Amino acid sequence: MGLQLYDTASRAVRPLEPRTPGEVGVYLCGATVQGSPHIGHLRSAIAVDILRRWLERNGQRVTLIRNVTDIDDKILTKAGDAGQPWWAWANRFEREFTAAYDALNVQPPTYEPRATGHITEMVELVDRLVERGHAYPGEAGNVYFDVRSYPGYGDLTHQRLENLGSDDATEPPPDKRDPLDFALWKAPKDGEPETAAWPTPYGRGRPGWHLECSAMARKYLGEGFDIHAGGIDLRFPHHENEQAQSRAAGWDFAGLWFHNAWVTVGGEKMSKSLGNSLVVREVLRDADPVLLRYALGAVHYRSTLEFTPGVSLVEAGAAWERITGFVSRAVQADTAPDGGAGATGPVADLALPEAFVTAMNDDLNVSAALAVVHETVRAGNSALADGRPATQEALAVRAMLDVLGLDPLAPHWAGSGGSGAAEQAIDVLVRAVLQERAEARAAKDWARADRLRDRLTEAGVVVEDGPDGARWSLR
RNA sequence: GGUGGGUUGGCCGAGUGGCGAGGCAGCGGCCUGCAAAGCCGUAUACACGGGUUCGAAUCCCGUACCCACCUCCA
Repeated sequence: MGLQLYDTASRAVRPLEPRTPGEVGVYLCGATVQGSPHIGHLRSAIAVDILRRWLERNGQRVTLIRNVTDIDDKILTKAGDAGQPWWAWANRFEREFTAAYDALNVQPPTYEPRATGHITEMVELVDRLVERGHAYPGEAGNVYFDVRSYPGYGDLTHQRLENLGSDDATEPPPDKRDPLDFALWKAPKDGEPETAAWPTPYGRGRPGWHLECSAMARKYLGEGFDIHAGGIDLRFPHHENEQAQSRAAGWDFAGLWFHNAWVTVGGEKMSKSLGNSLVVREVLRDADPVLLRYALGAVHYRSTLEFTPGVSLVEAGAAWERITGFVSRAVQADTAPDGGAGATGPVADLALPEAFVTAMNDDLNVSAALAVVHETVRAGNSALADGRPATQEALAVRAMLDVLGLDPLAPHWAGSGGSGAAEQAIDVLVRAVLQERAEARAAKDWARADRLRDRLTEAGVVVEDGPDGARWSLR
């Protein structure tokens, strides 16, 4: 396929050439489940979801591994502060992440390994690094990666050792040979629970932050794989360290590094310390999940996405209404003929507009791809305005949106659109009012007609008059 | 200090040498009993200063400002 992606390591857009033709292995750094997911986490998930859908749409078999880091310093600290077992804390937020992914129609990964389920693999990797002279035990329980033993350290982020860690005021641990060395394995600190330590040849302890990704990527994707994805803030030190570990162990690692930019609020990166985090659960309290997906997915993944509460979702809503309004009108316009599924038919195998394909192949240029969607919507609306069917346009629009996880008629989103018993009941009642209004209009009793429409508007029902009578929809 | 990204019209946001992506908001028109939706048309732009070029938002040099990573971070 003709997909080109930007690669952080080579700082260039390169054609994706899977190691095994037709199969793409993707490793995505998932959540450290220390707290509730915010919309930045979801942006990353959506960017990779779109990548995955586009690969699959082009006939690639994708193995997507998205890890869960369920043991780390912060989990232990926060759980301790809350007086809860660390594993209960981690699991609670893992479930929140899963719920958020599901709500936004992020397809589940092929497998979702947890760090704590791969202690054996991690210890094996530590052994291997010690044997090869790239790691050394410190005080009982600590094992460090020897940065100076691996000449490729800094390759991913193009940093030189002498420039790293210059203004770090904190004292490095006394058992480190070099301040830049990082922990592969950590001895328990005072007060840490027994359950958070595992026996190893180096003493009891728990994994350092980077180790799990190297171990799990190798286990599930092999000694080399196609794409490693994650937020751009993970480049250093996390990804640099992962790569150093794996390569120093004698394995290959990621062929291409896919990093998404972050979400900003008020021009600054969302973070807990700034107090500007937008927690998914709260955003969805009064927003349709599809609009959040649209807002987070409509911007190129490498561009900073400025999210303005009260604006971003409203703008997404306007665009979404334009699109869904067209699709539903097109569906209504083609219900009569020859029994086929028409505009509601399956879209997974339909040919996509060339401009859309070109845009997606160009490093997933979603903004340009959406321009094609909107142009197609306009063409379809013009057809409908001329009394012609717009079935082809509607199918094309749905097929394109499907790639973005946004087909309005997909089962995931269609649920909110009118098949439930409640919607049926509302439909009957609204139609009754519309019937009265039609009679009033026929009698040119405009005051009465407008009164009926106003009542529906107050109830959140939008009325649109057309040549075949009035349609209604919920605002 | 080291490394990287950015500055496009009222707003969001593509575009990396030559017909002003797209959306939202605005204005004019069509349609409508009036609306809504839709359609047609339309204005406003490339941080600043130089340079290269027949031609630059796009390339080069410089300047300013913003953001991020180098400590946990999607």
